[in-house]
Amino acid sequence: MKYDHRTVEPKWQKKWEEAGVFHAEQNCDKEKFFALIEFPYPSGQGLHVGHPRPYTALDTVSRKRRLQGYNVLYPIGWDAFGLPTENYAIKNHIHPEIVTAKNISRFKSQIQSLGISFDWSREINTTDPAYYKWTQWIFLQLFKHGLAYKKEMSVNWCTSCKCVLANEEVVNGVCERCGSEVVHKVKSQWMLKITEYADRLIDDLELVDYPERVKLQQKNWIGRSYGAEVEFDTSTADKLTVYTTRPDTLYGATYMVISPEHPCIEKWADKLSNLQEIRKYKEESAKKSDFERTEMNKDKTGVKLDGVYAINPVNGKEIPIFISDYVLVSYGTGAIMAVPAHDTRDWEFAKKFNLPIIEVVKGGNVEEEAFTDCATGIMVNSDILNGLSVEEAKKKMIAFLEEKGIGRQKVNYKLRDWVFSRQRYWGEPIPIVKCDDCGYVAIDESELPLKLPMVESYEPTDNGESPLANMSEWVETTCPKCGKKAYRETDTMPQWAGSSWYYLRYMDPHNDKAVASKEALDYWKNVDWYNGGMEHTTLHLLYSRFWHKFLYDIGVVPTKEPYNKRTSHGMILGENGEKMSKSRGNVVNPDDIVNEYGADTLRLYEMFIGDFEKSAPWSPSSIKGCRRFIERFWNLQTILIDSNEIREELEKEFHKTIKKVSDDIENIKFNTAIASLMALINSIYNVGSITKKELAIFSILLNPFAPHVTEEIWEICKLGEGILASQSWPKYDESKCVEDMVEIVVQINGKIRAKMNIPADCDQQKALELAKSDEKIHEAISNMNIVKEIYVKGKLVNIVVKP
RNA sequence: GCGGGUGUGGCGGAAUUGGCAGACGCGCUAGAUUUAGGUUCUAGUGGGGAAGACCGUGCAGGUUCAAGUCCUGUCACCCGCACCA
Repeated sequence: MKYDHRTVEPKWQKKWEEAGVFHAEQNCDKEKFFALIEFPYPSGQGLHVGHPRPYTALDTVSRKRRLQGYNVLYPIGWDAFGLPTENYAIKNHIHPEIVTAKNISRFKSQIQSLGISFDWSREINTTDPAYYKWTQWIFLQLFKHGLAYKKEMSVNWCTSCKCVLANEEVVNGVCERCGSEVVHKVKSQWMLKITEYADRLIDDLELVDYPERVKLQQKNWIGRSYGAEVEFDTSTADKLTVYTTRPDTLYGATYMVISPEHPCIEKWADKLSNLQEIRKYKEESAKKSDFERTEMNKDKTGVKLDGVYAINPVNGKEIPIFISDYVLVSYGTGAIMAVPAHDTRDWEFAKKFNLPIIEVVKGGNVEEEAFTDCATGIMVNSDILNGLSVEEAKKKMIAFLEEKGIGRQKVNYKLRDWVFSRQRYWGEPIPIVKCDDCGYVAIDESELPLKLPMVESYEPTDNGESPLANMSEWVETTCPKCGKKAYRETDTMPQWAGSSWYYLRYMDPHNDKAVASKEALDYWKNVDWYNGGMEHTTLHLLYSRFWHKFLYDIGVVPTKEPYNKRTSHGMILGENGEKMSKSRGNVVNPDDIVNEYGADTLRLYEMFIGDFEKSAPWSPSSIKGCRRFIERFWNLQTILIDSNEIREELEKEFHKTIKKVSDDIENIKFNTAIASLMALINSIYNVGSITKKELAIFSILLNPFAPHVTEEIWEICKLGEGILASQSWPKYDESKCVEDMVEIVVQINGKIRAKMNIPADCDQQKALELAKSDEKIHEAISNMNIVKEIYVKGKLVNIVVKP
């Protein structure tokens, strides 16, 4: 009676689908549970065994929650716009729409073979005009509220993709996707004002249950800092404004540095005696990529501006001004006051250019290195600040500057606005037209979706325009405002657009009047549990929090945050411990595993492989253990006895296992939940038989991990009315989870000398008495002085003795 | 450089608040069944040792009756950020 997964698994997948058992109810009195996985990008390669790990994890949670009576929404869809599809389309001269459809159908059949309880009736696809109508609609709302704007700016340009990249998409100076060189290019780009939400994106992290490392990474990425802006008079008519987090050190500012791109340089051109040298430096730093700049960050370079100087506002001293590429034009004001005694970078620069170093915070040796500690230092050489702590001095200096009208408190962020346009075909068209008279004008909402036109060629153009630019009959239109001839925006949206709100669409996926109905939004509210990769922390996760907050502000959604709880899975690595990839040749295809061992085995193994949040290498031999376990479960039917009770010898272990599995699933400890089920089955085989009642409970507990085999056992052993998926999760009795008798250890001076069985609630006196009656213990303590006696209930007795 | 994380058998990994280190699984050894292999079952399996006390959680100290867990120092690896003033 061998278990044949090849017939059992498809049988149940069909039954579930036909009965619609995993369809979320739309209006319902039950408590809701919305579980979400990051919807996949349907690539041409198909799935590898890494994909099912998060799907299975939340499937396990979802199946358990359904058995516990929740109305569960566990949906899936396709994040299908994007470059790989477009590149494939270009190479093979197939329309990306066709490529996408083909990839989706492959992904879908692969995922369906795993028996994940997705609600397929809510499947969405970001490239479907009925879907991207609402992506465009949200963009229009952003535009109407002044949060989408066009700006001429220096952008990251991928030389191979011929496309603009967001800062987040540039990794080590190269394109995150293709690895090619990224250079700066000045282009007019659509931008989204995510910076307007910087404070709330930090502060509202208080409201959500995310791993600490995710919160921290987002906070660091947004990079909020508190400081002051200070105006410095110069020998010219202009003032130089700097941003500093250390206004307390103003007396130690011995020079200033402005970035090579700072506008003052050209403005002061006629005053600069070494203009040639300065311009040469400017050119050189412009040529450097970001990567080169940071590569050389050890060695400071710069040029003094001869002919101009600045004046330190607190002591009236004349100080020199330099340009150097260690000052970034894009942060703060593009200019700094340099305090070499208390800033490492300024210190290095001052040493190299022989500039004075004035100690204003006592506590270090500023001749040896910059003293940057804010917590312990005391102010010196600072006139009005002398004797104060750094924190006191900061406050006093800001008050002083504000009083004099030459400075003010200021908060700064590392976060930049989001570069939103791409010069590509396979993305949502931006629903804006440009009119010579009216400027950028939103198209009327009734014209949404603005569909992508069919084009002959999707090749990006060398001049940096989108392929859509060549489609004159599509581009040429009339201005919605004045009716004159106007031109459509030819850039498209980035891949992050469709995924910034997709979870909302699942609540009401077929609605053509709104993102989702008000009733659906009020019922489902937001995602209860969202699992996804750490790599999306500062991209997708941050972007979608931003959109959600905007939608909240304009009254579309009723919650401040999109995701209540976030967890992150570790990667499944190749057998060799390296990341799975085609080029490394270590990819394992789930189809092969499903075919050989079955979906239940694959699911079980992926959950058993180790700590869910850590990566783990794939092991072809370990997976056999999971198949063995499935078979041991299957063979329980051969020792089944017709009784409807839990027998005493197994009762405690059953209750403990129910508790363990229930808790572990909620705490993403799937591996130990499975281990406890394995331990229980070992006990059952030791007893030699199993009752119907026991098998029913075991089947339900195992069902979230191995749904097919448990349904089959439920049916053939006639364990209850209806299918297993419609049963109830078992409850445990806390009082039955504790043993009456426990084995405790007896230690002498912390070393184990004996073990004994005593009642669990035994008191100290009795326990010590029992311990001392042990022959070995008695011997060990005779002729010794007892110094101390320790008894830990249920654990141990320790007797400390001295000769 | 800064921030976060991880180091436990041959391997993947367990270990509530400090309280029997190594659960569970893989692998391995022996035996049984099968009289080819595989499957299945039973027993064993951190190290050393005949046995014992003994030694063992990256390394070195410390606190404690008791440390994988707490403290100090140190090394290695992984991830993120990277001149953010």
